[in-house]
Amino acid sequence: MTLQNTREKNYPEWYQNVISAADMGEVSSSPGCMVFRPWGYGIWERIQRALDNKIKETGHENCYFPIFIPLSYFQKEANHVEGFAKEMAIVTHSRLTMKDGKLVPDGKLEEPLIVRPTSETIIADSFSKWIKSYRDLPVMINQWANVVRWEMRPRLFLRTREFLWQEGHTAHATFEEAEKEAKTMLGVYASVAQNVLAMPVIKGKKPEYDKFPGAVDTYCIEAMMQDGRSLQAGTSHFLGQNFAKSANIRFQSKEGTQEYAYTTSWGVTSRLIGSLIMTHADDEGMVVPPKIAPQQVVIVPIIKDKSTQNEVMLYATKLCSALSEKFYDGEKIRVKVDTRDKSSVDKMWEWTRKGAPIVCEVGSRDIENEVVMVRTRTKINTSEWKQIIPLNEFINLISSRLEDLQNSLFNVAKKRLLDNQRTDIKTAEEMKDYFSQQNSWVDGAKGKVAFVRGKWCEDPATVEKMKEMKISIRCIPEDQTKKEGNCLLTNKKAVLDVIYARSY
RNA sequence: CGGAGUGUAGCUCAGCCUGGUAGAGCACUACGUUCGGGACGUAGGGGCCGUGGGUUCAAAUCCCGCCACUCCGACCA
Repeated sequence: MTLQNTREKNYPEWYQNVISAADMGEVSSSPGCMVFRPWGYGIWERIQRALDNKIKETGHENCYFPIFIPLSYFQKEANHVEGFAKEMAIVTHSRLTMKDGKLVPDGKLEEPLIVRPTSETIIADSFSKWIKSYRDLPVMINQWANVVRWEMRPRLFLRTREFLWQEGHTAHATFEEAEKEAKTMLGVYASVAQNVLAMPVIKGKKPEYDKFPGAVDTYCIEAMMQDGRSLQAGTSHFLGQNFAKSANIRFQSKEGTQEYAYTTSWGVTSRLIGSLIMTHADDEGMVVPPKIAPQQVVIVPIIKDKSTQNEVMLYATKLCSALSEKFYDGEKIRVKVDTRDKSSVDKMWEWTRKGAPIVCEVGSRDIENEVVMVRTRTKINTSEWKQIIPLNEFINLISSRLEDLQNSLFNVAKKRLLDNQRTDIKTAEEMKDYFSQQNSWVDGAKGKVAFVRGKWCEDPATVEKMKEMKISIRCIPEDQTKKEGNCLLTNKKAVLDVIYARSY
């Protein structure tokens, strides 16, 4: 049986159904916020670990800055103020007092504090103290933190008032070095997305009008969701000297002159969990790629009658410890026996909805034959879904089985991206026609509305046209053809290739 | 912050028009039979009907205020 809503029937509700059916998260009673339940947070922890390793391998160190940023800091960088002037949480008082039987804010602060929406300003302030000489450069740090943006219309994992992220901040002596850093980190994001999350992405740059406030260049990775919409999965900014000038990050060069540093910042958020759902989940529930599954293998004992219970539990435990000695992706396999006092059928479907990659069932039948019944999450609707496999063979091949799963998830998503990326649309008229269609799910029949790769003339007036069509330029992809064609919005001659799509 | 809608059990909702002691399904608890593609029987627990006021002998139900949430816009990792 499938979820209440399928992707075809009602895509947005299907998304909610997956989250609750998989016990990943829920809407909190605190307005606009969400609860990460253990299965959802466990996935986040796995993403964190994979990314954190890469961040350290590329020469960065973790540290931590305050959650409160004085209001005046935001006014230092003019463009930054412009872009971030609106939705924020602002602390204006320092205590509560009792008044007419009610608690009311009291102790008004002289200067309001902003709950960080991002930390460029406060980190730049520290950088200005740390950096005096060219010998102090580069500074390369990262922090794992929560941030707050006062969103009006929350969606679980995709847009909530508080979310989790990592933000890297670096300062360099030269333009070239800083620009290279921004690109390197975009590469790290692309690699984690593709190799760990099994989510293919398009690497590129944001158009001028959509850059991070205060940035010289904003790079991004964009992924295609199963409804054909695009989701920004990571972003990396080359900030030039903008923040260095506003925060006075200066150093003395080898030649003895005073120079402003060049800075970068880059981040990915817990939104990645939303993108995972919309990349891999199906009508039965969540599908978690093995590399980030909190449990990669779950063993469900089948107890038909109490007299065999001990025997079956022993067999299950033995299988569990044999599997947990095996390695996948450089770590011991995460496996457990589900010993809860519930019916085994319920357990099996619960783990299916959660998207555990492999669920094994063991009962007295299997003990006699030295076998195990293996169910592979991604093959749920095929005859290969359940297989009876000799115990030793299963144990010995568990790593390659997980690897196959990881790869097949990537391949399916990659095919979706390629199948639904149109390159044959050549005129503004065709473009308008194409995006006037609606669809909820792009798998299956071709010709559904998703991505269009085509020309853009860079005229600022095109922004309005895109708004009318409810699309945007997702990115200017790295691989440019450099051939001339017609802008898909104005029909004017243009060289730049861009990705047009609806977005989250 | 604009436009629309909804508030009744943990969840999904019925009851409201036409006022008269609070309902269903799922979930939960106990016992039994079950358990390998989403079990069944029996018994049970659980609600200040969003909130404040008004009308009335009597309000989930009628009237007024407020609050919250959801959806559509603006904003957005």
